[in-house]
Amino acid sequence: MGNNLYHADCPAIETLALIGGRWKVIILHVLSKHARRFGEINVRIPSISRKVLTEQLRELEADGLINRKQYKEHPQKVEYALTDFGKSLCPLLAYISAWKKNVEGNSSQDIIQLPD
Amino acid sequence: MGNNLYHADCPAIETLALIGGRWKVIILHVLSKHARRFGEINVRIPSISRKVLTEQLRELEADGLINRKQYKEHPQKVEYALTDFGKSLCPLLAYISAWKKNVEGNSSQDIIQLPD
DNA sequence: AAAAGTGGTAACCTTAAAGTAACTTATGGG
DNA sequence: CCCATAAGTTACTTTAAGGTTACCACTTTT
Repeated sequence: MGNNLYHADCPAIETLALIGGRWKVIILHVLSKHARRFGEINVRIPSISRKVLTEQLRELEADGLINRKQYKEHPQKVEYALTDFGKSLCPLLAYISAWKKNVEGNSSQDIIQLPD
Repeated sequence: MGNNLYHADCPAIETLALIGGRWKVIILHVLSKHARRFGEINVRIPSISRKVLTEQLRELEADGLINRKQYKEHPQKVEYALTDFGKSLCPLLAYISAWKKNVEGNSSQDIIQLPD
């Protein structure tokens, strides 16, 4: 189980390891607009459980895509925001979306236009 | 379990469903150079079992990314090739790779250059 | 003092993907 | 007629991701 040599140096696969999680793209999408509190994220993605949301956030944090700020306040307040590294993913996600939309619109195999 | 409303219309996630499989990016990468026989693919990706390779190829075929041509020959010969639809993914994969490489090279958050 | 809001954690369960190993089918060559 | 080769398939097990439910810690409001 340790000999995925092919995996080790394939940048595309390393990238997918960062964003391939079941909910990560959605979470990144939510955070791309504003920094958000835990509960705000959860409201926007109701079908994710708090446990899994926590896990995904921890992984995104460990991978340096988001950071977590804890405020000492009345009821607890924790805010998640994209790091610069995380922001650098946004055009990539846009590109991935754009490909799918292109494919749906045209019959196939057309040239993909990058969104701006 | 059926109410992933958020999933349903997120193009990025739909795209990841096509290429997010454990081995799909690697397989597409192998096929991007030549059409390849089953055994040739397996030699290039030794750590994938024949069972899983078959499954992944069937899924890629069902999604219209590759096609399978069976030749009536001496020992069996089956060849897999990218469809035009599959080829339209190549720039996307290149972009994904390029992002990772950019990130490794520079300290972070730089503008990503599309490969040509 | 009790309740309520926020952001969790712990213990446990389910399921889907992946892996292993042995068997199968079709074909041509010797 | 038997064997080798290519391309699988079948049956079974393992693993990892995700899900459910219940509980905890801290603070403020009533």
